[in-house]
Formats: sequence, C-alpha cells, structure tokens
Amino acid sequence: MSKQIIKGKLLAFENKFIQQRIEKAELLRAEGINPYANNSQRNTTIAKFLNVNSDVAEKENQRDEKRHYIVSGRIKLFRIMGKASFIKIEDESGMLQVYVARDNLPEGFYNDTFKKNIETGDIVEINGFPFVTGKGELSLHAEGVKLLTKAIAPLPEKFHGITDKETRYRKRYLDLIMNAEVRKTFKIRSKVISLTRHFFEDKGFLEVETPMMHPIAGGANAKPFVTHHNALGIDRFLRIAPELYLKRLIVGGFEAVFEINRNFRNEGMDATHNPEFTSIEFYWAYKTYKDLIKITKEYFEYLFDHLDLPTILPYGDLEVDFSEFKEIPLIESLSVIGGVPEDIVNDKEKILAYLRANKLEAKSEMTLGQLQGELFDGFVEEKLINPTFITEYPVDISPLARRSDVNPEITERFELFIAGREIANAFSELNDPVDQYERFKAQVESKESGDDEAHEMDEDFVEALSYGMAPTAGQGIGLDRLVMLLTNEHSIRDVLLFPAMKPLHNEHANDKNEENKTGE
RNA sequence: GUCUCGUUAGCUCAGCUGGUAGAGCACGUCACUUUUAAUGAUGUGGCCGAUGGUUCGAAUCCAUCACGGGACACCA
Repeated sequence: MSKQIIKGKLLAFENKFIQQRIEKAELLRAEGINPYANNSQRNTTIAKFLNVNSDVAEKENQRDEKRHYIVSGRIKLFRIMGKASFIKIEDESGMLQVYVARDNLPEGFYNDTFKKNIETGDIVEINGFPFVTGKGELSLHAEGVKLLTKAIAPLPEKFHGITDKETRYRKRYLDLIMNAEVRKTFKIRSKVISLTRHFFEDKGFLEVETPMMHPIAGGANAKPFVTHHNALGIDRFLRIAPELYLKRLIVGGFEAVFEINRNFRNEGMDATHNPEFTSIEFYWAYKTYKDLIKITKEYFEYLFDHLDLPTILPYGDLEVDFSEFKEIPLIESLSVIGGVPEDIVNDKEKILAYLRANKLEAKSEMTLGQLQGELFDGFVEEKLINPTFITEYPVDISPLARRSDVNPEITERFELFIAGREIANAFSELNDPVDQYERFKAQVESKESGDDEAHEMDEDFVEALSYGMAPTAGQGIGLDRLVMLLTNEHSIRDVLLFPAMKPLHNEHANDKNEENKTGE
C-alpha cells in the first residue's frame, strides 16, 4: 500500500524533494530559461535516430559530426563524471544515451545550469551528432541542451522502478514512465482493438454506436448500474450489453453490424472482472452460428498474423496451441472432457446427486439445462486449454438464442473457450417474436422468484422482432480477456489503463443515501 | 461477499521473542571528460496506513477500520 498517496504530501508540495525542484525551476527562470517551454525543435525520434545512424560504428573515429539531430525525451538516468556526463533520455520510441561534455556547450552552461538545475525526470531537448562510445553504444554527442519541462516530482527508483501494484494502477502515468513492458502491453491492446475494427470492416460490417443508457438493461444476465436523468426525472441503466439494440438494427435492414465499446456490470471485481469492460458484438444477417465459427477462426488468424504471434502461445504455466480450434457439443463435453458419467447427463436427479457429491452448488428447482450448465462449469471449463468451441447449449440457459430445428431443447449456440476461460459467446439469433416473448416471460418469473440477474421483459424489442428480423447470427467477444490472453497477463487490471479502484478517502459522505436510492 | 497475506524515507526493501528506526537508490556537498543500476567521500531525510487497547515502554502484541495483492464464490 503506498503511503505517499494517503499522506498526499506530493500534491501539497510539502515534500522536500518537490521544494528543492521548485527552487531549481525558479533559479532557471532567473537565468532566463523557461522551465515549461513549448518551442520544441525536435526533428527526429529516438528510434529513428538509432536506426538511421546504425552505420556510425563503421566510420572514422566512430562518429559523424556532419550529421545533426534534435531529439527530445525524459531524462531517465543521470551520470555526472566531472566535466562530462552521460544521460539517458527516453521518448515514446525508445531510449538514447546522450554524452554531454562541458567544452561542447556554451560557457558556464554545463556547470551552472546543466549539472545544478537539470535532473532525472525533466524533459529535455538535445541537439548534437551521432557517435559510438568506447563500450560500443551508439549515442548522441550533445552540442546543445534545452530544458523543455521541469519535473518537480522525483521519479521512482531507477533500478527497481515502481512495483507496488496499487500505485501502478492508481498512477498509471508513473507506471508508463517507468515500465517499458507496460507501454508495450497497452500498445498491443490498442492494436487488437484497431485490428478487430479493420477485420470486421473488411468483411463488410458497419460499425455502429448504440445507447449506453438503457431504459431496460437487457442482452445479458447481470446486475446493472443505475443512473438518473434529472430533466426527465427517471432512472436509466448503464448498458450490460448492446445486443438488443444491434438486433433492432438488423430488423431495420442493416445486414452486418458491429459495435466495439464498453459494457457495465454491477458485480464483484477481481482479476477477470472490471465494472466496465470492452467487448465487440457483431450481428450478421442470413448467417448461422456455423458461419460464426468460421469467421471466428479467420479473426484469430488475422490477429495472430498482424500481431506476429507464434501459433503456440505461453499463458502462465500453460501452452496454448492455436493451430486447431476444436468443436464439441456441450452434452458430449461433459463426459468426454469433464469425465462425468455418460448415463447421468440427461437426468436431473442424477446430476443433482453428482453435483452434491462433488460439493458443487445444486438447487433442486434448477432445470435440466441449468444443471448441465453447472456440470460444465464445474468439470469441463477449466480443462479447455486449446481453443474449443462448445456448441448446442440447452435452451433454458440461452434466452436469446434460436432453437435447433433438430432438437428444440438445445440452441444453435457456441461459446469459445481458451486457456480455461470463455472468450466468445455466439448463436443463431432467436427471431420468432412469440417465442422471444415467452422466454422473456419465463425470465420475468425467474426474476420474481429471486434471480435478480434474470432478464426483464423488453416489449419494444419484441415489437421490433414482430416486424421480422432476417435469420441472423450474432457474437460477443470480451476484448479485455482476449488481450490478457495475447499478452500473457493474468489480471484484467494489467490490460486496462485505468482499472476501477476504490476511493482512498471518504470523499463521498452521502454514499449511504445513494445506496438507499439505488436499492429502490 | 468469505478466507488469507501485506502497508516502515520520494522509490525498492530490512527491522527476530516489545526497549522510541536502518540499508540501497534518489537528493545535497566534494572529486572525476567514454560511463552502463558509473565510481569514491560525506551529509540531509520517517506521525513505521488510521484509531483504540495491553504494557513502565509498541513499527513490533491484540482489536477495529481503510486501502491493496492472492485464493474462493458470482459473473464476461
């Protein structure tokens, strides 16, 4: 737990290091140097500098004084060696060593300004020429040093950096300054989002934005956040899924739509759950879940190709082999993968007994399909390491999926599991408005008997379906978890720039009243 | 929500069965013009997460609270 946050000394500028640095900024001002200058002259990035000058080692004296560059960056290391110094500066593209010698700078600047008032954490601009040091490191030989931005807060320790997870999540900017691999993770995340967008655009999907504030929180089984519209005097729910709006668009005649954005679920937080999370949902008219299996495989190939990932990815202690995506019906997976005796998987009483014998939750009022779901969660899910499509889900745990024409008890649905986790959920959509109405009614009854995550009746959605929705297949993919998988991260907080955190102080004295309101 | 571990200097961490705090880095001063976590000398720096309790005496023991990590439960 980081004490500094609680004490708040840095913010109050009471900290002695901050005082010292503010004084330095004043001294610089007195010399006519603006400690917050904005006239940057940078003409190349560090990565480009290193790349373009990789030939300097071959040159006479291992230097090229005819080349001139201006680079900028934050000082990460400062090594003063008398009349010369080595500093390391970092910009977004990389890290560069700069050699600063007294005699290459204006009279007095090195001793009175550079050594005294410029330090680790400051953002500077260096102009100079490339050379290679005795130890073989391509560096920049400074002929001018300009301060761009004075940092009045000291950087964390140069070797260990910042490791306290709480500080890293609360002050992500510090984490990003200090930890290059964190920057890399978030670059990959950004790329995954971008690739996802391009993949579906290339397939002819239309990107749309549907409401985040819903009158009825539908499209998933989850508790919603409640917010309030003052002018209308009504409560709204932050969406738990965009599904029902996207399907209305299919009714409206768009044949392929997708939305990449946040969902909000008012549930516990842990390594795989953040109150707001990012998903892609896409809906595709005149297709079935079989087509979704195909496009999902293509999507993963596309990602792996563009991210340049190996077919076998490490994930913690696991090795996940993406070369083959298996397919198996849920009922079959129970015995084949889960080791559940084959003769019990269609018998309510036997499943109940089996679950209880294995100390798993089992309520007598559960339906057969719900019990099969329990079996799956308890015995199969964690064993699905390599990508596996689990298909043919029971209808009573799939309120929005289309029934199978062959067996009305199951739906045309799959979930994709990788590394023991659900990554995608997809099905041929239910487009029979009467069936949909009945299923909503069943959910409402379930809700009345205590399941507060059950669906509510959405009459407007049923009405939309009653105008006819073309046969459609739809899918949702949890992008945070996908990024976790691809970056070998094991906490969702490590793939969210600003994960949800509890407030540090009792800032909201009226929270108790708020609780009462939302509980109504 | 439950269990469990943690919170000591700006950062990373020691501090044993109670005797009012230590290192490294950083920072200040000095030396040093090719270093690589530069080096050497020297110095400053702490409400030991918060509140109570036990005790002559608490960073240390106990309780409660706050925040965080991990595991489990629910979910994506």
